[in-house]
Order: sequence, then C-alpha cells, then structure tokens
Amino acid sequence: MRISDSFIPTLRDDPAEAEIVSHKLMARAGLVRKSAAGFYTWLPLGWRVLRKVENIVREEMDRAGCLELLMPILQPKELWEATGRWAAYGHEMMRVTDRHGREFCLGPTHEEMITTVAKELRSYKDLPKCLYQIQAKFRDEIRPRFGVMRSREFVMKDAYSFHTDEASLQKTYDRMSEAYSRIVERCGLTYRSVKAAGGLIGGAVSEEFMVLAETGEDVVIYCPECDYAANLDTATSRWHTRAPDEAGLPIAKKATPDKRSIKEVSEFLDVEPRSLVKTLIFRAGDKVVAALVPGDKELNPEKLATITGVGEVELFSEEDFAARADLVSGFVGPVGLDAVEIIADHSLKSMRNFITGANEAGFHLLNVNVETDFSVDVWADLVYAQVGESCSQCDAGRLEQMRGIEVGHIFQLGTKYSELLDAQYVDENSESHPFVMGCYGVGVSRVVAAAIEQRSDESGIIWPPALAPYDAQLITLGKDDSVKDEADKLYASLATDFDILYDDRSVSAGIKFKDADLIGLPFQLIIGKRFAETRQVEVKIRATGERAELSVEELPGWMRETREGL
RNA sequence: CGGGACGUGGCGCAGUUUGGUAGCGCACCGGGCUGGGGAUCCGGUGGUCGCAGGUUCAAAUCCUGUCGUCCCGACCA
Repeated sequence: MRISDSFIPTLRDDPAEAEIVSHKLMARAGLVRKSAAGFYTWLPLGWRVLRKVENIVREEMDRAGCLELLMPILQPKELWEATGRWAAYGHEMMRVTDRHGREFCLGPTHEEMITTVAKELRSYKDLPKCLYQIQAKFRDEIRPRFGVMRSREFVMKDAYSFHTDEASLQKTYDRMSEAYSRIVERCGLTYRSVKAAGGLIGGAVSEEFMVLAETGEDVVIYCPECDYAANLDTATSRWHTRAPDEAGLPIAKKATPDKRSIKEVSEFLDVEPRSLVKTLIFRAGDKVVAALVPGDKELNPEKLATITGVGEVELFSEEDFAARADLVSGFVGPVGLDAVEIIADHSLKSMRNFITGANEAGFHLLNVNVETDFSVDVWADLVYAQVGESCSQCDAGRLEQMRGIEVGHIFQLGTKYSELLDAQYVDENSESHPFVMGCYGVGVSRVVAAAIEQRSDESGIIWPPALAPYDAQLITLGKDDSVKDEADKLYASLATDFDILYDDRSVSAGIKFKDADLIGLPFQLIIGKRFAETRQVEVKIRATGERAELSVEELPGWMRETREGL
C-alpha cells in the first residue's frame, strides 16, 4: 500500500483525553478515532490489526474443532427474561424498542441465543459441539475508559460448547485453555492464566488469560514457587494454618466509649489490629449475615456473595442498623448474636483470646474464643489474599502480585442455561437431559490495545510481527526520480511475499522516520541516493533499533528469518 | 451514581480572574528554497468560543439550565 493512496491520519500530539500509552498511540498512529465515549471507528490501519487478531483466533478455534457461525446482535427480551438476566444485567445492557413496542437488547453476550440455537442438537450422537462467532458486543459500562481497552462496543470472540456430561465438558475446556494459550502466544504477548470468578456469566470453574502490563485493571496474585496464579477476587492464601497454641482465657467486658473502628479500638486498647475480629453485617438477599474476619484482613464481598449464594451482598447501612435494635453499629460481635447466621473466615480457627464488639454501645469483649463463647454456622474463605502470605497450593512460596489485562476468560457453565431455556438432548435410553455447557471469550479488540500496552517506546508502537498491519515500511529519501524508480521496483518485487507500506510521499525525511517509528512496523526499508551506487537497502529493525545493509536479493530471506525472533 | 476537572478552527493550547466583539503552535492550501530524523521563508483557507436561556450599551468572559468529555470508586472481554 502506498501511503499516498492510503488513509493514515497520524497526529503529532497525544489527544488530551487519552490517559494510557495504548490509547494515545492508537489515536496518534491513526488506528482509531472516537465517536462517543466508549465507541470507536477502526480506521484502515487499525482495522488491519484487528483482522490479524481475528484470524489468529479463528485459526485456533478451528484447530480446536469449533464451528464458526454468526448470531444477531439484537436479541428479544423474552429470551433474557427466561434466564432472569433481563433484570440482572441492569443498566449495563443496552436496550432498544422496535416500532411495535417490542423490546430487544444489543447483545452483551450470547448464552441465551446460542442455547436456543443448540436445541437442534437433539441426540447424544450430535455431541459434543462447540460453536463460536466473532462479533461486536455491547455493554453499557459504568465508566468506559482507556480507549478500546474498556469500551461500550467491542469485538469479541465468543464460543459455547455443549456436552452430555462434565467429563466431556472438561475435555473441551482443557482444549480451549490450550487454544487460548496458543492465541496469546501467537500474538506475541507475555501472559499468565489465572483462576477466576464467574461473575454475571456464572459457572463454578473459570480461568482468565491475563496479559501482563502495569496499566492492567486486574490484580493477579501468584506464587513464585509453583504455578498458582489467581485473580485477586478469588485468590486464597494459607497464612491461617498455624495451630492455636494459646490457652483460652475467661471472657471479659471492657468499656470502649465511642471506639468503633478496628483502628480506634486497637489504639485505645494498645493492641495490634490482628488481635481483633471484625464483625461485618451484610444483607445477602433476604437474609442478614454476620461475617467474621481478623482485624488486619479485608473482607472480599465477592467471596461472601458466592458463599451465601447471592449475586451481590450489601454492607449494612446506618438506616439498616437503626431498624435492628439487636445490632449495635460499631459494637457488633458474635457473642450472643443468635438471630443472624455467623460466617467466619477459616483464619479464626487459629485465633485465641481475641477482641470483638459486645453488642452493647460503648463496650467490647476481651478474650473471646470460638466454641467456648459462640459458635460459627459456616466456616469459609472470606478475605483477600495479601502479598507475602503463604501460597495455598504449595505452602512454600510467598505470594506476590502484578497487574494484568484480561484478554480471555473461559468458564464451565454446567446446566444453568440449558435448564432455564429447556435445551435438552436424548441419551441412549431415550431419556432427556439438559446440555452441560461451557463458554469461552476473547476480547479481540482489547488484544490490540494490550499488545501496544506491552510493546512500545517513546517513539511509538512496536508491533509483534504477527499483529503488525504491514510487514515493513518502505521509505524513500530525496526527490531524485532515480530513487523513486528504484523504490518502485523494490516495492513491486517485495509485494508478492510481503505486505509493504510504501511511504512515497514527498515530505521531509524527518516526517517519514517519525511516522514510521510511530506506526511501528517490524522493519523500515530505507532507500536513498546511496542505493544507486551500493545497491544495498538499509534496514532498521523497529524493536531493537539495529540497522543492516542488505542486497535486494537477500532481503526477503533475511526478513523472514529475522521476524521470527521479534 | 458519588467525588474532581474540562468543553475556544482537524489536533494541542492561550484568552475567562478584572465583559469591549478571538489568538498561538501544529496540520491544511498556493509558491520559493531544502531533501538522512517532525527544516525554513512568503502568501492563504478555516472558528456564531458545546448548546439554550438570562444579565448588559456590549458576553468566549458574569448568572441559570442542559448536553458532552476525561480522571478517581463499584462492573467486565
């Protein structure tokens, strides 16, 4: 492609609205333009990159035995009401009404839709099947940001598998996990796969593929000694396995006037926060629960929601407390708290003689012990894992953390959707069963941003060769017609084997070099006056800045070889 | 939705405090010169200052409302 024939509007300055490097560079290099918050036009150069990612994803899906199809973006309300998600999705779902008053949503995902399509898989002989599509998805994010990283319309590859049983699902799930690893590797990205939470999609088993980057919105907790890695939301640690070694002391009431928070009480009594137990009152659906965690730990509401079997738990407000005389805000404790369910973090098993609220304004209890003073209804993992704690998997490593960009997420769904939507197959005995399902997503447009987030420098983008919109940028220098002729010839000869972006503009050398660095193709092929004498093409490798002089004949082979290492 | 900031040619910004009828750099167009890291000179095009009301002889500037955008929190590929 000749630049003079192309449409690559590069910008000299960062757009004021862009915050992170990928957003700035995507705008500056002429890859995308914003239309409204969270909506982007993919300009020709950006579109080429997006298609490269799409094709890698498509190849790996096909290799894994998946079948591509395309479903409508608009989906009828009734379908979503059947699974309860018309309400559950809330404001995140974009909705439209047709001229007859019938309501639709712009698909945020397609579990409902694909499940109705899969109803045509009637026999166990038709299973397993894995279907996928690559399509725009719509989620009315509370706060779209970082360009295409978190946008309201984005390109996603979503795959769904259908099985007779869990074993078959596990097989496909494992194969998809491998395919996902291949995808991110082929895109040239450094990543880590981590254990994750199901969220709105649901499902017990789930794994995220995180591209590692400082600006990532997710925190990954990992063990340097083994392969344990998990999203902060689900990460566990084993700091609590110590056996209690202290003898229990008799419980005692202590006046703590106006001291409510862990900080206030621990300072007032001159003890470490870890000597206290926090009693947090939550509303979980219809019931009220008390969650007990050590004073120095932070409760993870997602874990509590999972344990109580609700989508979301809500911390008691002052109004809630006002309505319950038995719960004293700031002085709640588990002793004598029989009216609500008590869920305690496992770590309390190893705590002795701790301090809690006395359920009486202005008082706390000292030397409280589990069993002797109160009983726990449910033991669970309730807290966020913290850096420095022991790995729950190998026990040897101390946990560390890093930031990541979630580009892929795979789930084992089970029969949630097939049951609600009445999607069944018949087995060998003519008995009907709901499909066992899995679903698998890749944020295709997000991969583009993630790649730039991981690979760029002061001058611009450094594309992994697999994602680069073109293989090389051919640059002519000087206004000599002879240079132009030579460059034309080289362009024509390379065109059969490579995608070349040919900067044939009659602008100054500086502009050409700056634009080439900004656009970030793996190679820059430079032809100036010298070429007529030396017959050597000057090549600059964008990633390393190294330069080489090569004859026209050896150039193709050299490029093929060199790009492998980039 | 809560907290903060901002809307002035395509992009980046100044001007707003103290009202007087819009300016700079880049980009763009024509021409000269230059041609290995965003060169330079001359001459141009382009803005009802987000929108709607209000105050005033006079509003980018003051007031009210509204829309949009960005940042920090809860959501997610």
